[in-house]
Amino acid sequence: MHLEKIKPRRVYEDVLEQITKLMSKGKINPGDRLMGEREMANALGVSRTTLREALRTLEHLGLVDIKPGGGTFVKDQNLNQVISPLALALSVEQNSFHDLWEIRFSLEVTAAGLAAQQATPENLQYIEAALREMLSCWSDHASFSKADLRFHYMIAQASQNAMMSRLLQTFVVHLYEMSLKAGYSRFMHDREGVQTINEHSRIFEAIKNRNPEQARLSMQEHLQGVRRDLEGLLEDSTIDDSNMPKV
Amino acid sequence: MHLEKIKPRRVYEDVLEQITKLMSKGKINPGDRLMGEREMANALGVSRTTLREALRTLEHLGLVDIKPGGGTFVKDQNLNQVISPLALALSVEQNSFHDLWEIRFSLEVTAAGLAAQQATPENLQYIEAALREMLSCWSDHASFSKADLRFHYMIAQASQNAMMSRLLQTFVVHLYEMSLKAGYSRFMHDREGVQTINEHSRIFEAIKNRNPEQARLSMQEHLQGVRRDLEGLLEDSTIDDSNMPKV
DNA sequence: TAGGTACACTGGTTGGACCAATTGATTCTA
DNA sequence: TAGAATCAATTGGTCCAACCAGTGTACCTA
Repeated sequence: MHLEKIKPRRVYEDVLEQITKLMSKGKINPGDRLMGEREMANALGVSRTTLREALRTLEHLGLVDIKPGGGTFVKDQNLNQVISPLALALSVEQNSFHDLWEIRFSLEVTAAGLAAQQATPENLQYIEAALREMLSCWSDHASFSKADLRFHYMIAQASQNAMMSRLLQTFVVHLYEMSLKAGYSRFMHDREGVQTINEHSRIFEAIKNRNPEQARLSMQEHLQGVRRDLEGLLEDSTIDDSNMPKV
Repeated sequence: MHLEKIKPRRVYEDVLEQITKLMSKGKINPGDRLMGEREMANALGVSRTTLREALRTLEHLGLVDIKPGGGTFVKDQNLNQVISPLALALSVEQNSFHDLWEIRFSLEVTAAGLAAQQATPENLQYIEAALREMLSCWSDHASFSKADLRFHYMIAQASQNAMMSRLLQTFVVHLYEMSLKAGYSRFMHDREGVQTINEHSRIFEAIKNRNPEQARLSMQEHLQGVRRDLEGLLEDSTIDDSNMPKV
Protein backbone atom coordinates (compact mmCIF):
# COMPACT_ATOMS: atom_id res chain seq x y z
CA MET A 1 0.00 0.00 0.00
CA HIS A 2 1.23 3.42 -0.88
CA LEU A 3 0.22 6.37 1.26
CA GLU A 4 0.86 10.01 0.63
CA LYS A 5 2.77 11.92 3.23
CA ILE A 6 0.64 14.54 4.88
CA LYS A 7 2.13 17.97 4.91
CA PRO A 8 1.33 20.08 7.91
CA ARG A 9 -0.40 23.24 6.81
CA ARG A 10 1.64 26.32 7.42
CA VAL A 11 0.31 29.74 8.17
CA TYR A 12 2.41 31.52 5.61
CA GLU A 13 0.85 29.37 2.92
CA ASP A 14 -2.56 30.68 3.85
CA VAL A 15 -1.22 34.19 3.63
CA LEU A 16 0.32 33.45 0.26
CA GLU A 17 -2.96 32.07 -0.97
CA GLN A 18 -4.92 35.12 0.08
CA ILE A 19 -2.55 37.51 -1.64
CA THR A 20 -2.18 35.50 -4.83
CA LYS A 21 -5.93 35.21 -5.12
CA LEU A 22 -6.28 38.96 -4.86
CA MET A 23 -3.71 39.27 -7.60
CA SER A 24 -5.23 36.75 -9.96
CA LYS A 25 -8.67 38.26 -9.43
CA GLY A 26 -7.38 41.67 -10.27
CA LYS A 27 -8.12 43.18 -6.88
CA ILE A 28 -4.46 44.07 -6.75
CA ASN A 29 -2.93 45.35 -9.95
CA PRO A 30 0.59 45.90 -11.26
CA GLY A 31 2.08 49.03 -9.82
CA ASP A 32 -0.08 48.94 -6.74
CA ARG A 33 1.57 49.44 -3.41
CA LEU A 34 0.76 46.93 -0.73
CA MET A 35 0.13 47.88 2.85
CA GLY A 36 3.11 48.16 5.14
CA GLU A 37 4.27 44.88 6.59
CA ARG A 38 3.23 45.75 10.11
CA GLU A 39 -0.22 46.87 9.06
CA MET A 40 -0.81 43.91 6.77
CA ALA A 41 0.42 41.44 9.36
CA ASN A 42 -2.02 42.95 11.81
CA ALA A 43 -4.86 42.84 9.28
CA LEU A 44 -4.16 39.17 8.54
CA GLY A 45 -3.80 38.34 12.19
CA VAL A 46 -0.32 36.88 11.78
CA SER A 47 3.10 37.94 12.89
CA ARG A 48 5.27 40.09 10.71
CA THR A 49 7.74 37.22 10.49
CA THR A 50 5.18 34.93 8.94
CA LEU A 51 3.93 37.58 6.56
CA ARG A 52 7.47 38.24 5.43
CA GLU A 53 7.93 34.59 4.51
CA ALA A 54 4.95 34.91 2.20
CA LEU A 55 6.20 38.16 0.72
CA ARG A 56 9.62 36.66 0.16
CA THR A 57 8.01 33.87 -1.79
CA LEU A 58 6.08 36.34 -3.92
CA GLU A 59 9.29 38.17 -4.61
CA HIS A 60 10.97 34.99 -5.77
CA LEU A 61 8.12 34.32 -8.11
CA GLY A 62 8.73 37.72 -9.60
CA LEU A 63 5.25 38.86 -8.68
CA VAL A 64 6.25 41.56 -6.28
CA ASP A 65 8.98 44.13 -5.92
CA ILE A 66 10.17 44.86 -2.41
CA LYS A 67 11.93 48.17 -1.94
CA PRO A 68 13.58 48.70 1.40
CA GLY A 69 12.43 51.95 2.88
CA GLY A 70 9.86 52.28 0.16
CA GLY A 71 7.32 49.54 0.32
CA THR A 72 6.14 46.46 -1.55
CA PHE A 73 4.81 46.89 -5.05
CA VAL A 74 3.07 44.52 -7.40
CA LYS A 75 5.47 43.99 -10.23
CA ASP A 76 4.71 45.27 -13.65
CA GLN A 77 4.67 42.14 -15.75
CA ASN A 78 5.67 44.11 -18.81
CA LEU A 79 9.16 44.42 -17.50
CA ASN A 80 10.83 41.50 -19.13
CA GLN A 81 13.14 40.93 -16.23
CA VAL A 82 13.59 37.27 -16.87
CA ILE A 83 14.34 35.93 -13.47
CA SER A 84 12.63 32.65 -13.82
CA PRO A 85 12.24 30.63 -10.69
CA LEU A 86 13.76 27.87 -12.74
CA ALA A 87 17.10 29.58 -12.96
CA LEU A 88 18.32 28.76 -9.50
CA ALA A 89 16.87 25.28 -9.62
CA LEU A 90 18.79 24.66 -12.83
CA SER A 91 22.03 25.80 -11.30
CA VAL A 92 21.72 23.33 -8.49
CA GLU A 93 20.07 20.28 -9.90
CA GLN A 94 22.25 17.81 -11.68
CA ASN A 95 20.60 17.94 -15.05
CA SER A 96 22.45 16.58 -17.99
CA PHE A 97 23.48 18.94 -20.70
CA HIS A 98 21.81 16.61 -23.12
CA ASP A 99 18.41 16.86 -21.44
CA LEU A 100 18.42 20.62 -21.23
CA TRP A 101 19.49 20.88 -24.82
CA GLU A 102 16.59 18.79 -26.01
CA ILE A 103 14.19 21.14 -24.29
CA ARG A 104 15.86 24.19 -25.70
CA PHE A 105 15.84 22.65 -29.13
CA SER A 106 12.16 21.88 -28.99
CA LEU A 107 11.15 25.29 -27.72
CA GLU A 108 13.41 27.35 -29.88
CA VAL A 109 12.42 25.67 -33.13
CA THR A 110 8.82 26.36 -32.21
CA ALA A 111 9.65 29.93 -31.28
CA ALA A 112 11.34 30.50 -34.63
CA GLY A 113 8.23 29.32 -36.43
CA LEU A 114 6.01 31.55 -34.33
CA ALA A 115 8.32 34.49 -34.86
CA ALA A 116 8.00 34.09 -38.62
CA GLN A 117 4.27 34.33 -38.22
CA GLN A 118 3.96 37.04 -35.63
CA ALA A 119 7.09 39.15 -35.39
CA THR A 120 6.42 42.88 -35.32
CA PRO A 121 8.56 45.30 -37.33
CA GLU A 122 10.17 46.27 -34.07
CA ASN A 123 11.00 42.63 -33.33
CA LEU A 124 12.61 42.26 -36.75
CA GLN A 125 14.59 45.39 -36.13
CA TYR A 126 15.96 44.05 -32.86
CA ILE A 127 16.84 40.69 -34.37
CA GLU A 128 18.65 42.35 -37.22
CA ALA A 129 20.48 44.66 -34.85
CA ALA A 130 21.78 41.67 -32.91
CA LEU A 131 22.85 40.05 -36.17
CA ARG A 132 24.70 43.18 -37.27
CA GLU A 133 26.48 43.38 -33.95
CA MET A 134 27.69 39.83 -34.35
CA LEU A 135 29.14 40.78 -37.70
CA SER A 136 30.78 43.91 -36.40
CA CYS A 137 32.51 42.40 -33.44
CA TRP A 138 33.21 38.86 -34.44
CA SER A 139 36.82 39.19 -33.37
CA ASP A 140 35.86 39.86 -29.78
CA HIS A 141 34.74 36.65 -28.17
CA ALA A 142 32.85 38.23 -25.30
CA SER A 143 30.96 40.76 -27.39
CA PHE A 144 30.24 38.19 -30.04
CA SER A 145 28.72 35.77 -27.56
CA LYS A 146 26.68 38.54 -26.03
CA ALA A 147 25.24 39.47 -29.40
CA ASP A 148 24.68 35.80 -30.15
CA LEU A 149 22.65 35.34 -27.01
CA ARG A 150 20.69 38.49 -27.76
CA PHE A 151 19.91 37.25 -31.25
CA HIS A 152 18.34 34.11 -29.87
CA TYR A 153 16.53 36.00 -27.16
CA MET A 154 15.06 38.46 -29.62
CA ILE A 155 13.64 35.63 -31.68
CA ALA A 156 12.05 34.22 -28.56
CA GLN A 157 10.55 37.63 -27.89
CA ALA A 158 9.26 37.80 -31.43
CA SER A 159 7.22 34.67 -30.83
CA GLN A 160 4.89 36.92 -28.84
CA ASN A 161 4.71 34.19 -26.22
CA ALA A 162 5.89 35.65 -22.94
CA MET A 163 6.14 32.37 -21.08
CA MET A 164 7.99 30.73 -23.95
CA SER A 165 10.38 33.63 -24.02
CA ARG A 166 11.06 33.35 -20.31
CA LEU A 167 11.64 29.63 -20.44
CA LEU A 168 13.94 29.84 -23.42
CA GLN A 169 15.97 32.65 -21.97
CA THR A 170 16.51 30.63 -18.83
CA PHE A 171 17.60 27.51 -20.64
CA VAL A 172 19.76 29.25 -23.21
CA VAL A 173 21.66 31.25 -20.62
CA HIS A 174 22.16 28.22 -18.44
CA LEU A 175 23.39 26.08 -21.32
CA TYR A 176 25.73 28.86 -22.36
CA GLU A 177 27.22 28.99 -18.90
CA MET A 178 27.63 25.25 -18.84
CA SER A 179 29.44 25.44 -22.17
CA LEU A 180 31.81 28.10 -20.89
CA LYS A 181 32.74 25.93 -17.95
CA ALA A 182 33.61 23.17 -20.37
CA GLY A 183 35.96 25.48 -22.25
CA TYR A 184 33.82 26.17 -25.25
CA SER A 185 35.06 29.72 -25.62
CA ARG A 186 38.50 28.77 -26.92
CA PHE A 187 37.22 26.66 -29.67
CA MET A 188 34.15 28.60 -30.53
CA HIS A 189 35.73 30.69 -33.21
CA ASP A 190 36.51 27.85 -35.54
CA ARG A 191 32.86 27.51 -36.16
CA GLU A 192 31.17 30.60 -34.93
CA GLY A 193 33.03 33.09 -37.05
CA VAL A 194 32.31 31.49 -40.38
CA GLN A 195 29.38 29.19 -40.15
CA THR A 196 27.20 30.70 -37.48
CA ILE A 197 26.81 34.05 -39.17
CA ASN A 198 25.44 32.33 -42.23
CA GLU A 199 23.07 30.19 -40.26
CA HIS A 200 21.84 33.14 -38.27
CA SER A 201 21.29 35.10 -41.43
CA ARG A 202 19.21 32.32 -42.88
CA ILE A 203 17.06 32.21 -39.78
CA PHE A 204 16.55 35.94 -39.85
CA GLU A 205 15.68 35.95 -43.53
CA ALA A 206 13.10 33.23 -43.06
CA ILE A 207 11.46 35.13 -40.23
CA LYS A 208 11.56 38.36 -42.17
CA ASN A 209 10.01 36.65 -45.18
CA ARG A 210 7.22 35.24 -43.02
CA ASN A 211 8.16 31.68 -43.81
CA PRO A 212 7.53 29.63 -40.66
CA GLU A 213 8.57 26.30 -42.10
CA GLN A 214 11.86 27.67 -43.33
CA ALA A 215 12.43 29.44 -40.03
CA ARG A 216 11.91 26.22 -38.12
CA LEU A 217 14.20 24.36 -40.48
CA SER A 218 16.97 26.94 -40.33
CA MET A 219 16.82 27.09 -36.57
CA GLN A 220 16.88 23.30 -36.45
CA GLU A 221 19.98 23.12 -38.61
CA HIS A 222 21.73 25.83 -36.69
CA LEU A 223 21.12 24.23 -33.32
CA GLN A 224 22.12 20.81 -34.58
CA GLY A 225 25.37 22.30 -35.84
CA VAL A 226 26.14 24.00 -32.57
CA ARG A 227 25.35 20.85 -30.72
CA ARG A 228 27.65 18.72 -32.84
CA ASP A 229 30.48 21.05 -31.92
CA LEU A 230 29.61 20.89 -28.29
CA GLU A 231 29.42 17.15 -28.21
CA GLY A 232 33.10 16.66 -28.87
CA LEU A 233 33.77 18.95 -25.99
CA LEU A 234 31.46 17.19 -23.64
CA GLU A 235 33.08 13.83 -23.88
CA ASP A 236 36.02 14.76 -21.73
CA SER A 237 34.74 17.85 -20.00
CA THR A 238 33.77 18.73 -16.50
CA ILE A 239 30.14 18.80 -17.47
CA ASP A 240 28.49 15.94 -15.73
CA ASP A 241 26.36 14.20 -18.28
CA SER A 242 25.81 10.98 -16.46
CA ASN A 243 24.62 11.81 -13.00
CA MET A 244 21.10 12.45 -14.09
CA PRO A 245 18.11 11.31 -12.11
CA LYS A 246 16.52 8.57 -14.17
CA VAL A 247 12.74 8.43 -14.37
CA MET B 1 20.18 57.37 -20.80
CA HIS B 2 19.06 54.15 -19.23
CA LEU B 3 20.49 53.06 -15.93
CA GLU B 4 19.92 49.82 -14.14
CA LYS B 5 18.45 49.95 -10.70
CA ILE B 6 20.83 48.74 -8.05
CA LYS B 7 19.38 46.13 -5.78
CA PRO B 8 20.54 46.29 -2.20
CA ARG B 9 22.24 43.06 -1.29
CA ARG B 10 20.36 41.08 1.27
CA VAL B 11 21.88 38.77 3.80
CA TYR B 12 19.60 35.88 3.11
CA GLU B 13 20.79 35.89 -0.50
CA ASP B 14 24.33 35.29 0.68
CA VAL B 15 23.12 32.43 2.80
CA LEU B 16 21.20 31.00 -0.14
CA GLU B 17 24.27 31.22 -2.30
CA GLN B 18 26.45 29.40 0.19
CA ILE B 19 24.02 26.55 0.57
CA THR B 20 23.26 26.15 -3.13
CA LYS B 21 26.96 26.10 -3.90
CA LEU B 22 27.48 23.29 -1.44
CA MET B 23 24.68 21.43 -3.13
CA SER B 24 25.89 21.92 -6.68
CA LYS B 25 29.41 20.95 -5.67
CA GLY B 26 28.15 17.78 -4.13
CA LYS B 27 29.28 18.66 -0.61
CA ILE B 28 25.68 18.16 0.39
CA ASN B 29 23.87 15.25 -1.16
CA PRO B 30 20.25 14.14 -1.51
CA GLY B 31 19.01 12.61 1.69
CA ASP B 32 21.48 14.47 3.84
CA ARG B 33 20.17 16.18 6.90
CA LEU B 34 21.16 19.78 7.39
CA MET B 35 22.19 21.21 10.72
CA GLY B 36 19.47 22.50 12.97
CA GLU B 37 18.37 26.02 12.22
CA ARG B 38 19.81 27.45 15.41
CA GLU B 39 23.15 25.79 14.90
CA MET B 40 23.38 26.70 11.23
CA ALA B 41 22.35 30.29 11.88
CA ASN B 42 25.07 30.51 14.46
CA ALA B 43 27.63 28.97 12.12
CA LEU B 44 26.71 31.43 9.38
CA GLY B 45 26.66 34.34 11.77
CA VAL B 46 23.14 35.36 10.92
CA SER B 47 19.89 35.32 12.81
CA ARG B 48 17.60 32.36 12.66
CA THR B 49 14.97 34.49 10.94
CA THR B 50 17.31 35.32 8.09
CA LEU B 51 18.43 31.74 7.70
CA ARG B 52 14.83 30.65 7.60
CA GLU B 53 14.13 32.98 4.68
CA ALA B 54 16.87 31.21 2.75
CA LEU B 55 15.58 27.78 3.73
CA ARG B 56 12.08 28.73 2.73
CA THR B 57 13.37 29.69 -0.69
CA LEU B 58 15.16 26.38 -1.05
CA GLU B 59 11.96 24.62 -0.13
CA HIS B 60 10.05 26.47 -2.82
CA LEU B 61 12.64 25.46 -5.35
CA GLY B 62 11.99 21.87 -4.38
CA LEU B 63 15.58 21.41 -3.31
CA VAL B 64 14.93 20.80 0.32
CA ASP B 65 12.35 19.10 2.47
CA ILE B 66 11.55 20.74 5.78
CA LYS B 67 9.99 18.48 8.38
CA PRO B 68 8.68 20.17 11.50
CA GLY B 69 10.12 18.49 14.55
CA GLY B 70 12.42 16.45 12.35
CA GLY B 71 14.86 18.59 10.48
CA THR B 72 15.72 19.84 7.04
CA PHE B 73 16.70 17.31 4.40
CA VAL B 74 18.11 17.68 0.93
CA LYS B 75 15.45 16.39 -1.36
CA ASP B 76 16.01 13.21 -3.25
CA GLN B 77 15.80 14.29 -6.85
CA ASN B 78 14.93 10.78 -7.93
CA LEU B 79 11.54 11.16 -6.40
CA ASN B 80 9.59 12.61 -9.23
CA GLN B 81 7.62 14.80 -6.92
CA VAL B 82 6.68 17.27 -9.55
CA ILE B 83 6.28 20.39 -7.58
CA SER B 84 7.82 22.64 -10.09
CA PRO B 85 8.61 26.13 -8.96
CA LEU B 86 6.67 27.12 -12.02
CA ALA B 87 3.42 25.79 -10.68
CA LEU B 88 2.60 28.64 -8.37
CA ALA B 89 3.84 31.21 -10.82
CA LEU B 90 1.52 29.78 -13.43
CA SER B 91 -1.44 29.95 -11.11
CA VAL B 92 -0.95 33.62 -10.49
CA GLU B 93 0.45 35.10 -13.65
CA GLN B 94 -2.01 36.04 -16.30
CA ASN B 95 -0.79 33.78 -19.02
CA SER B 96 -3.02 33.12 -21.93
CA PHE B 97 -4.27 29.63 -22.49
CA HIS B 98 -2.98 29.93 -26.00
CA ASP B 99 0.59 30.63 -24.93
CA LEU B 100 0.75 27.78 -22.48
CA TRP B 101 -0.72 25.43 -25.00
CA GLU B 102 1.92 26.26 -27.56
CA ILE B 103 4.61 25.34 -25.06
CA ARG B 104 2.90 22.14 -24.12
CA PHE B 105 2.45 21.27 -27.75
CA SER B 106 6.08 21.81 -28.56
CA LEU B 107 7.39 19.83 -25.61
CA GLU B 108 4.96 16.98 -25.80
CA VAL B 109 5.48 16.31 -29.48
CA THR B 110 9.20 16.17 -28.78
CA ALA B 111 8.62 13.93 -25.78
CA ALA B 112 6.58 11.52 -27.87
CA GLY B 113 9.41 11.24 -30.37
CA LEU B 114 11.95 10.65 -27.64
CA ALA B 115 9.71 8.10 -25.99
CA ALA B 116 9.55 6.12 -29.22
CA GLN B 117 13.32 6.00 -29.22
CA GLN B 118 14.04 5.40 -25.58
CA ALA B 119 11.05 4.00 -23.73
CA THR B 120 11.89 1.06 -21.51
CA PRO B 121 9.64 -1.98 -21.37
CA GLU B 122 8.47 -0.71 -18.02
CA ASN B 123 7.57 2.64 -19.55
CA LEU B 124 5.56 0.94 -22.26
CA GLN B 125 3.79 -1.09 -19.64
CA TYR B 126 2.77 2.02 -17.70
CA ILE B 127 1.57 3.81 -20.81
CA GLU B 128 -0.50 0.81 -21.84
CA ALA B 129 -1.93 0.51 -18.36
CA ALA B 130 -3.12 4.11 -18.49
CA LEU B 131 -4.63 3.47 -21.88
CA ARG B 132 -6.47 0.40 -20.64
CA GLU B 133 -7.82 2.32 -17.70
CA MET B 134 -9.23 4.94 -20.00
CA LEU B 135 -11.04 2.21 -21.88
CA SER B 136 -12.38 0.57 -18.77
CA CYS B 137 -13.80 3.66 -17.14
CA TRP B 138 -14.75 5.89 -19.99
CA SER B 139 -18.17 6.41 -18.50
CA ASP B 140 -16.78 8.03 -15.38
CA HIS B 141 -15.59 11.52 -16.21
CA ALA B 142 -13.31 11.92 -13.24
CA SER B 143 -11.57 8.58 -13.57
CA PHE B 144 -11.29 8.98 -17.29
CA SER B 145 -9.59 12.34 -17.01
CA LYS B 146 -7.28 11.01 -14.38
CA ALA B 147 -6.21 8.16 -16.62
CA ASP B 148 -5.91 10.56 -19.52
CA LEU B 149 -3.51 12.76 -17.57
CA ARG B 150 -1.54 9.73 -16.49
CA PHE B 151 -1.24 8.56 -20.08
CA HIS B 152 0.35 11.82 -21.08
CA TYR B 153 2.55 11.89 -18.03
CA MET B 154 3.81 8.38 -18.64
CA ILE B 155 4.86 9.33 -22.15
CA ALA B 156 6.76 12.28 -20.77
CA GLN B 157 8.47 9.92 -18.35
CA ALA B 158 9.32 7.57 -21.19
CA SER B 159 11.29 10.34 -22.87
CA GLN B 160 13.94 9.66 -20.20
CA ASN B 161 14.31 13.41 -19.80
CA ALA B 162 13.57 14.28 -16.21
CA MET B 163 13.42 18.03 -16.71
CA MET B 164 11.18 17.66 -19.74
CA SER B 165 8.93 15.42 -17.73
CA ARG B 166 8.68 17.93 -14.91
CA LEU B 167 7.93 20.83 -17.20
CA LEU B 168 5.32 18.94 -19.14
CA GLN B 169 3.57 17.70 -16.04
CA THR B 170 3.34 21.23 -14.74
CA PHE B 171 1.91 22.65 -17.93
CA VAL B 172 -0.47 19.79 -18.61
CA VAL B 173 -1.96 19.86 -15.15
CA HIS B 174 -2.32 23.61 -15.22
CA LEU B 175 -3.97 23.60 -18.62
CA TYR B 176 -6.30 20.87 -17.46
CA GLU B 177 -7.35 22.92 -14.48
CA MET B 178 -7.90 25.94 -16.66
CA SER B 179 -10.09 23.82 -18.93
CA LEU B 180 -12.16 22.61 -16.03
CA LYS B 181 -12.83 26.15 -14.92
CA ALA B 182 -14.08 26.89 -18.40
CA GLY B 183 -16.55 24.01 -18.18
CA TYR B 184 -14.75 21.55 -20.39
CA SER B 185 -15.88 18.56 -18.36
CA ARG B 186 -19.48 18.70 -19.53
CA PHE B 187 -18.62 18.68 -23.13
CA MET B 188 -15.60 16.49 -23.00
CA HIS B 189 -17.40 13.29 -23.65
CA ASP B 190 -18.60 14.21 -27.08
CA ARG B 191 -15.06 13.91 -28.25
CA GLU B 192 -13.13 12.10 -25.61
CA GLY B 193 -15.11 8.93 -25.54
CA VAL B 194 -14.90 8.15 -29.20
CA GLN B 195 -12.04 9.95 -30.80
CA THR B 196 -9.49 10.28 -28.07
CA ILE B 197 -9.19 6.60 -27.40
CA ASN B 198 -8.26 6.03 -31.02
CA GLU B 199 -5.75 8.82 -31.06
CA HIS B 200 -4.17 7.64 -27.85
CA SER B 201 -3.94 4.15 -29.22
CA ARG B 202 -2.16 5.40 -32.30
CA ILE B 203 0.34 7.28 -30.18
CA PHE B 204 1.00 4.25 -28.04
CA GLU B 205 1.40 1.97 -31.05
CA ALA B 206 3.92 4.32 -32.63
CA ILE B 207 5.96 4.46 -29.45
CA LYS B 208 5.77 0.72 -29.02
CA ASN B 209 6.87 0.19 -32.62
CA ARG B 210 9.84 2.48 -32.10
CA ASN B 211 8.66 4.88 -34.75
CA PRO B 212 9.58 8.40 -33.59
CA GLU B 213 8.23 10.21 -36.62
CA GLN B 214 4.88 8.51 -36.36
CA ALA B 215 4.78 9.13 -32.63
CA ARG B 216 5.39 12.82 -33.14
CA LEU B 217 2.75 12.97 -35.84
CA SER B 218 0.14 11.11 -33.82
CA MET B 219 0.73 13.28 -30.80
CA GLN B 220 0.56 16.35 -32.98
CA GLU B 221 -2.79 15.32 -34.43
CA HIS B 222 -4.18 14.40 -31.05
CA LEU B 223 -3.23 17.68 -29.45
CA GLN B 224 -4.50 19.68 -32.39
CA GLY B 225 -7.81 17.87 -32.09
CA VAL B 226 -8.13 18.52 -28.39
CA ARG B 227 -7.25 22.11 -28.94
CA ARG B 228 -9.86 22.61 -31.61
CA ASP B 229 -12.47 21.45 -29.15
CA LEU B 230 -11.17 23.72 -26.47
CA GLU B 231 -11.11 26.74 -28.70
CA GLY B 232 -14.86 26.94 -29.04
CA LEU B 233 -15.10 26.85 -25.31
CA LEU B 234 -12.56 29.56 -24.77
CA GLU B 235 -14.33 32.19 -26.78
CA ASP B 236 -16.96 32.86 -24.18
CA SER B 237 -15.38 31.37 -21.12
CA THR B 238 -13.96 32.72 -17.90
CA ILE B 239 -10.46 31.94 -19.06
CA ASP B 240 -8.76 35.20 -19.63
CA ASP B 241 -7.08 34.94 -22.97
CA SER B 242 -6.46 38.58 -23.58
CA ASN B 243 -4.84 40.05 -20.53
CA MET B 244 -1.44 38.74 -21.35
CA PRO B 245 1.69 40.77 -20.79
CA LYS B 246 3.00 41.63 -24.22
CA VAL B 247 6.73 41.40 -24.79
C1' DT C 1 9.95 80.59 -3.05
C1' DA C 2 13.88 77.37 -3.09
C1' DG C 3 16.57 74.62 -0.30
C1' DG C 4 17.57 72.02 3.52
C1' DT C 5 16.39 69.60 7.60
C1' DA C 6 13.88 66.75 10.80
C1' DC C 7 10.77 63.11 11.36
C1' DA C 8 7.71 59.43 10.53
C1' DC C 9 7.61 55.30 8.02
C1' DT C 10 9.47 51.38 5.32
C1' DG C 11 11.66 47.05 4.88
C1' DG C 12 15.98 44.33 6.93
C1' DT C 13 17.77 42.03 10.76
C1' DT C 14 18.31 40.54 15.31
C1' DG C 15 17.55 37.79 19.71
C1' DG C 16 14.64 35.70 22.65
C1' DA C 17 10.57 33.27 23.78
C1' DC C 18 7.01 29.73 23.50
C1' DC C 19 4.45 25.90 21.05
C1' DA C 20 3.77 21.35 18.89
C1' DA C 21 5.70 17.57 16.82
C1' DT C 22 9.44 14.26 16.34
C1' DT C 23 12.99 11.48 18.01
C1' DG C 24 15.68 8.71 20.80
C1' DA C 25 17.08 7.19 25.18
C1' DT C 26 15.27 5.67 29.48
C1' DT C 27 12.43 3.29 32.33
C1' DC C 28 8.87 0.24 33.31
C1' DT C 29 6.36 -3.97 32.44
C1' DA C 30 5.17 -8.68 31.07
C1' DT D 1 15.13 -10.21 28.45
C1' DA D 2 12.14 -8.29 24.96
C1' DG D 3 8.74 -5.21 24.28
C1' DA D 4 6.00 -1.23 25.61
C1' DA D 5 5.20 3.01 27.79
C1' DT D 6 7.38 7.29 29.16
C1' DC D 7 10.04 11.25 29.37
C1' DA D 8 13.29 14.79 27.93
C1' DA D 9 15.95 16.94 24.38
C1' DT D 10 15.70 18.69 19.90
C1' DT D 11 13.47 20.42 15.83
C1' DG D 12 10.89 23.47 13.00
C1' DG D 13 6.71 27.04 13.35
C1' DT D 14 5.25 31.24 15.11
C1' DC D 15 5.26 35.34 17.63
C1' DC D 16 7.06 39.61 19.77
C1' DA D 17 9.78 43.71 20.65
C1' DA D 18 13.41 46.20 19.30
C1' DC D 19 16.86 48.52 16.49
C1' DC D 20 19.05 49.76 11.94
C1' DA D 21 19.39 52.01 7.52
C1' DG D 22 17.34 53.79 3.93
C1' DT D 23 13.03 56.65 1.79
C1' DG D 24 9.65 60.13 1.35
C1' DT D 25 7.36 64.01 3.04
C1' DA D 26 6.16 67.88 5.49
C1' DC D 27 7.85 71.54 7.63
C1' DC D 28 10.93 75.14 8.50
C1' DT D 29 14.32 78.40 7.25
C1' DA D 30 17.02 81.67 4.51
